[in-house]
Amino acid sequence: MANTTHFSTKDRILGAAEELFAQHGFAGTSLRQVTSRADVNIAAVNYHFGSKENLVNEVFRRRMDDMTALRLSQLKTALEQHPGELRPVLAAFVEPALAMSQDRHGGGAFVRVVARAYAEKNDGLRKFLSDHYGHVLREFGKAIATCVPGLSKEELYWRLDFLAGALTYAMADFGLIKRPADVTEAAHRERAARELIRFAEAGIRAGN
Amino acid sequence: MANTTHFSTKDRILGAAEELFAQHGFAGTSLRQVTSRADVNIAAVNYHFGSKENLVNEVFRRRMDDMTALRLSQLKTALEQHPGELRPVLAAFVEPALAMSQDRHGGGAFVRVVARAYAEKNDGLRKFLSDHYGHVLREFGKAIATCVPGLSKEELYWRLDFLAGALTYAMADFGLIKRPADVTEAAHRERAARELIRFAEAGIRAGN
DNA sequence: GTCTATACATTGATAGAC
DNA sequence: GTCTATCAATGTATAGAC
Repeated sequence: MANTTHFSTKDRILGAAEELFAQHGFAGTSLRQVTSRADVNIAAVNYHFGSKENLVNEVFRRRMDDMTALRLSQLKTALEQHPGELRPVLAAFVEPALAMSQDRHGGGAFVRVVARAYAEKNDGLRKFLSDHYGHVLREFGKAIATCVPGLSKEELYWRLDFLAGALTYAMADFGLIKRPADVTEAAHRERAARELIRFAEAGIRAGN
Repeated sequence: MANTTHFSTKDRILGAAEELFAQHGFAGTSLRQVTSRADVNIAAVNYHFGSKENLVNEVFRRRMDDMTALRLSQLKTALEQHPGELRPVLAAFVEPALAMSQDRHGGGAFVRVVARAYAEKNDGLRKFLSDHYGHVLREFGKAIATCVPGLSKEELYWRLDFLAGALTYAMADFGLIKRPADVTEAAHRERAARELIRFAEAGIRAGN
């Protein structure tokens, strides 16, 4: 079954929007580009989503819920099976972002869309994200705090922020590291996750 | 001398563009917004800069050259006065970004513009940055390598990437850390720099 | 050399036929 | 639920007055 057919108009719009948002940003993507790629009429987007801003939010919700669920369940497992260990907690934060980016119909674009979301901090999107997914960060904050008792609450949040920034950049390929031609995209991202977890573990534990 | 007068049309456009780009991104900022804020005619931007894309590049060049010079000179000092020490090298990378964000006519917006630049990776801007400022990263890479001999070239570049990502986020206030009302913007950024340097030092030294 | 007026394309969104 | 036609607003770029 090819992936170009048997998708509803709504899903085709979401998919096309996701890819274009990842590539050109939100403001930089026109609804006409979206509907053209999705092979639907220009009016369909307003019929199904009401407005461009709402389409942006829906593009998020569709995958963000999955990623959040993945993170929280992996965190739960980590806390149960490796209590007091920092690395599994960090892995629970980083690896789901990696998983999202693997193959399954277009999730790869999504991690880049997330990075956009951070950058386009103006409109209601950031509030939308903070309102709906802020609790995830707090969960991880608590988990990390128990693994690294000496850390003040302030320091903890700074470091979580650094981790989130580094993760976003690495996953979005915003950085300077260019994937060598002989390394697959999947292997490259896997490497990124591994390196980042080590880097962040040391950073979060940093004393002095 | 107020800062609204005695500036050329060209400089007023650059200043207005910088602030608006920081706030709304490149695609999200219209030339009409720019010229309106700069209090010049809509056509002036095309007269002075030729196109919007070129205006974007010029907004960069104006401050990026300063920041690059600052970084390289501070790096030189660090290598001379504290040879073999990692932290002064990292400070030379991080602190100039902080310095740019202090007061002096609107540089604060610039660090946010830099973050935008990373995110808007599509057009010629990334190539422009890589072509003109890529050597800075290589300089720092070399300096770090001498401080942390065990590091492979690949690991080094991954970690530099993480540092750049975290720096960009922290300086652009993209993260979750919200500045408390009783802390000045300057103090907040200073704290960010200090925390990041410690975090990155540990991360870059990470073994295992 | 500098700016004003304006042309022209494209945007997001809506109305109404089918 | 989907389309065509079209709107007002806003985008970029140019021609020509000063």
